[in-house]
Amino acid sequence: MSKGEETRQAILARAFELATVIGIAGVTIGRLAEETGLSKSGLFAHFGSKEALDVAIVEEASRQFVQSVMVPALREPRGEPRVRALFENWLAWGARPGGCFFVGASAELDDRPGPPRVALVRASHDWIDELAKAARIAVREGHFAASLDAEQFAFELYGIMLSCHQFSRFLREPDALTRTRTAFDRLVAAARPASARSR
Amino acid sequence: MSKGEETRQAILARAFELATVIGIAGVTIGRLAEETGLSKSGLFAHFGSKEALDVAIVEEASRQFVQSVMVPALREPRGEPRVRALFENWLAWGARPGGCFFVGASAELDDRPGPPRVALVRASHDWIDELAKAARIAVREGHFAASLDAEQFAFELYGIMLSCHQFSRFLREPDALTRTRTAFDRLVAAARPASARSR
DNA sequence: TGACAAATAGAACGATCGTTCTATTCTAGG
DNA sequence: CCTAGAATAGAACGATCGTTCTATTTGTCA
Repeated sequence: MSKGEETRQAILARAFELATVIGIAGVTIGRLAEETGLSKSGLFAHFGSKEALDVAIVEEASRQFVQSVMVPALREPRGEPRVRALFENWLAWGARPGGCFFVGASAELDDRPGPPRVALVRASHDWIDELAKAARIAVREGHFAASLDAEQFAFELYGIMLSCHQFSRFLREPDALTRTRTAFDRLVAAARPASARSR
Repeated sequence: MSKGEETRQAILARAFELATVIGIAGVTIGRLAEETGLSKSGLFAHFGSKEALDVAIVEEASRQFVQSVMVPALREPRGEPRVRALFENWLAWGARPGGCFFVGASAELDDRPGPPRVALVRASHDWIDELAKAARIAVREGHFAASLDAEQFAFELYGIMLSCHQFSRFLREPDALTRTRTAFDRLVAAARPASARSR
């Protein structure tokens, strides 16, 4: 990795952390330069525009998300265990300072068209598709009922995650995590075949 | 209402619309002055600081929310019909340009302490309490099971709303509304007494 | 090691931010 | 109708935004 790429990567690592906490718009060229010990223009040269920096931040976030949430889950057994791993890994991801990058960024970009939004939509879609896919596999494994609508399952699971984020980060509700796990267990239980619906 | 209050109210009405679409931070003194036909300083004098304006925007949003979502629902019969009315009124509220003010504002303020955040947390809490209260009444009316955890119900309902917002506004998923209603129906069905759990 | 390119710094730009000042216009009550 | 005070305008402030320019330093490779 050349010197330039190395610096760029270091910038993005810090930019992603910052964006998670104070939002993408809060990651200012000046502030980021200060935090990385570079000059404004020196940092700027790595990206060419604020918009390109925003896109790079989203891509860095996606990279880290895949690395720390998706990949480890794919090592779990197919079916319900993998669904549960995706869920648990997401909880851990959302427990970092600033919460889940994507939740914050979505709200920030949802009425701001342009390349950063496109990149973020793609990442969100990938995540939801992954959830639905995991549910479909669980159906195939016999863990979930054949009649399950996997997309609907992903929709509702996503809602539980959003509610978790809202209750813990914004409302600072102490039992947010308990409520979240309860909701998840209810969702999974309802997804199981009638014969296995114990709880 | 004096001239000053009249102007202030007109400013806030526009400020709230704007904040819903471009976020609270996007509602700049200059921009708001331009849109209302006032000078920057003339407008500024009504609030004294940007932070005070932010608080006023949140309060205006709360006022309108109560007026157009809560109040009409309280005219519906107690129990499940009222729960459904709260839900449907919220859907209509979230269908305005910019979506639901509170969803956007929460993400914006969740890591920015201060009076605006406090005002927003209070409003969100009121809303969630209202949902839980409606669920408790439904239990008392016999529409929902006596074993229902009303707070958990509110938590999950809130999640469905958040997911709806995300899928329709951000992901532009065409069938977001259908998924939302399906999720709601599932939630309500699970809340009913075992004897009435038809669907 | 020398040379060329890549990487970074520094200064300056116009624009816009929130805010403060003073001056002017308007409105309402005696 | 007159006047005191409320309401608004206008100009200016320092700060910071993204961006552009020209130097200067640094790394890389023949």
